[in-house]
Amino acid sequence: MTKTTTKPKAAALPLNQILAGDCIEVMRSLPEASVDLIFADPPYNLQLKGELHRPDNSRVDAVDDAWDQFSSFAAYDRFTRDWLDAARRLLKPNGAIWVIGSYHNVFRLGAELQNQGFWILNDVVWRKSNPMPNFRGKRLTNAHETLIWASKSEAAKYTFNYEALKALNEGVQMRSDWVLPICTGHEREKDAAGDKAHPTQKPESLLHRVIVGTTNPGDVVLDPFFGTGTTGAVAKMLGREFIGIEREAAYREVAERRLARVRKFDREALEITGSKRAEPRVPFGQVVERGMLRPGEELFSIGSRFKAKVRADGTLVGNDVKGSIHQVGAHLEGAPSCNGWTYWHFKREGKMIPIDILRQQIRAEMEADTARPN
Amino acid sequence: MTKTTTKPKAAALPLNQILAGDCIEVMRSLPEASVDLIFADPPYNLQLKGELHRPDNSRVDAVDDAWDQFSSFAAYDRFTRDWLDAARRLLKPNGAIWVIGSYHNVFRLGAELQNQGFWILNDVVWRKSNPMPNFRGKRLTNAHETLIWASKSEAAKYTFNYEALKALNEGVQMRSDWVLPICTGHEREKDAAGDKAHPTQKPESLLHRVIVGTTNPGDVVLDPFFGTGTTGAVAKMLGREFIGIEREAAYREVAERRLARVRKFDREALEITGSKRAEPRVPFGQVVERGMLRPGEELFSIGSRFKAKVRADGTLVGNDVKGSIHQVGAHLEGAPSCNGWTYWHFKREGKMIPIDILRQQIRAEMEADTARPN
DNA sequence: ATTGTGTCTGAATCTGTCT
DNA sequence: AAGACAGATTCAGACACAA
Repeated sequence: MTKTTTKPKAAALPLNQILAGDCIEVMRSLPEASVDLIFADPPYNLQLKGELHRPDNSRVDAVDDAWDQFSSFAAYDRFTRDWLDAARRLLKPNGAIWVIGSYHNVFRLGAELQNQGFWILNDVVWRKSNPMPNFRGKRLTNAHETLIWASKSEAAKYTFNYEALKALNEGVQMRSDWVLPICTGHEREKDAAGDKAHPTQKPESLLHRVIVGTTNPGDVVLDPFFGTGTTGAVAKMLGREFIGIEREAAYREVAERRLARVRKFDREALEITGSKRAEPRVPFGQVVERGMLRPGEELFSIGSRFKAKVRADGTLVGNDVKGSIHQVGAHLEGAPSCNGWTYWHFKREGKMIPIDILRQQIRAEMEADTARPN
Repeated sequence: MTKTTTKPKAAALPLNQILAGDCIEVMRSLPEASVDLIFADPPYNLQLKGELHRPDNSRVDAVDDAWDQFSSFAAYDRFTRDWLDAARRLLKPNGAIWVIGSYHNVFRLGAELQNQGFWILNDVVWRKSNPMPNFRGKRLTNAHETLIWASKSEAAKYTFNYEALKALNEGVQMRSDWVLPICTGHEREKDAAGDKAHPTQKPESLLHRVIVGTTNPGDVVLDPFFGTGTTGAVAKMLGREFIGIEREAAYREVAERRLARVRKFDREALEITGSKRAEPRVPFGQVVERGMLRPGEELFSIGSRFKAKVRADGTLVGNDVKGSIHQVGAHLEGAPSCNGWTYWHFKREGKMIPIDILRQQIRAEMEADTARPN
């Protein structure tokens, strides 16, 4: 039983660290299915092992030029395939990935995501409120970048904090276009000479929205192209664990300094608006058992178009239909489904009150019970 | 020298017609290097599973047409490769192409464009002001679609009417994100039963911006997925030649009827500005783009002493003067300046209405947009 | 005539849990 | 693995009609 295996030994998960080296090799050394979210801002097209560099200024003819383009795209596609494959291995079955790119590379990224079986959930447009103009007036101002959000598979139960994002958006659901300023001013990390430390540092507001919206506190967030560590900084603030991978020592140093400065927000600040789905399920039968409604009592639909009688087992009967509060409501309305809790009302002192009030009372009691240390 | 060739005989270019048949076959029968611009809205390959209901239990009328069904990514890629290849052959060396898609297909479109040697100039985001919400709260509201603008080759001298688009945008460079409403109301073509004639009809404002910005009057614009003929209708209004290809007889009939109604704008209205513009807040061009005023329509000064005509790029022409609503007003009055918004009026049912009314409408919409920090 | 209210609809990969 | 069933879930705009 102590037979050695050929499988490379998986290291323990190195949380809240910046790992040095090529991200593909490093990711292959980490334990599989251990990460909740990956955020990746890969290089656009250049700086890849020299293969992608164009001959400097040499005007090649059209045929050679097309061939050169093809070889460049092929090399970039190979690189994309390899790092995405290594990233995929690290994701938990219900994990998800965000990638960001511009028109130079994002179509190759998106196609390869689909080829590997990732399931695209949204493409998101980061609309820059202050983009660089097109100086020569030969094209449109390139005022946005594209993010792709994808789960590991079509069947994955990905994390999506719908209510939190809705709250961030003043009560209407968050759209796929996000207007955010680019990273400038004191948020922009500087090197020793006072110049920008990294050419493409992303704004923390962008990562904030990604991490609040698609992870839970305590989740592990990995960034294979860590740069100056925006992903790690925001993850730390928000009470998530991070893993960074970065090849360049200079960037790692900047990121280390930055992360040392970051403080986690208060626990209260990290609480977000939860979804109703997360609340404990209350069987309608409990309402009857507790005497909040008596068997034989009449319930009324919205608008009082229909009536039904409560039975002792927590089912309803009305118009020859018997079944759950949901089933009877759906049948009477001729609808595919119905939320009986909001559909049915009872009468007290001449007023119609939705039965959901009773469920809320029960839930409040349940909470009071569990809050008390026993 | 009269040897017969195996090459299929190239027909003459059939201008301002809707050609019936499969777009790949039809395109292969047309003479090569004969088209200035291609606008293509190919099937998106949506992969919808069951039915979807709104929270009020009404059913969403989804795109489930046979023409949108593909068995696999490989099949879709093959289709994309073939029609893009046929389209590429038709383009003049300095021609360009626009394609539009959603996250389901646009990454494959973009990658194949690059593979074939097209040179991407911009990706453009159409931000819908009124998208369908996400009814189940499981994802972000899918509030945009993506267009890709590419020239036939890196070396191509593509058409870009920088100043016209700048004028449409009230004097600042046109950006890569365009906020436009979806096609509804009277603009939406209906079938005999009064239902939408086509599930994915695009708004004319979108084509207006594409055609004004990247073609010249007299250019040939081809649409291989013609549908209800939005591309042809806008091309005709703007004094461009069009070629439509459509497989479905029902769509062709709708498009024929529609095109018969369309009138070309005046020649003056089609001239675009070649000079710099001024700055206020709501671009008058938006009034034109959105169809609130039509190019060629006459505006009247206070007291009706002067008249001027609206042009397609949101400038005016009157008494040999061309320029913004403010500039033309100032010139006619011999005044140092003029608020064109209150100076100019349009006629509706015999009444004179200041164009500022239209600005207020747009502002109301913009406020609805920006009131929410999304 | 104007304003307010209710209805309808739009390129959508739209549920979770227990048996 | 498939089926049963609870029950959660919507924004903007056009239009018809009422007050």
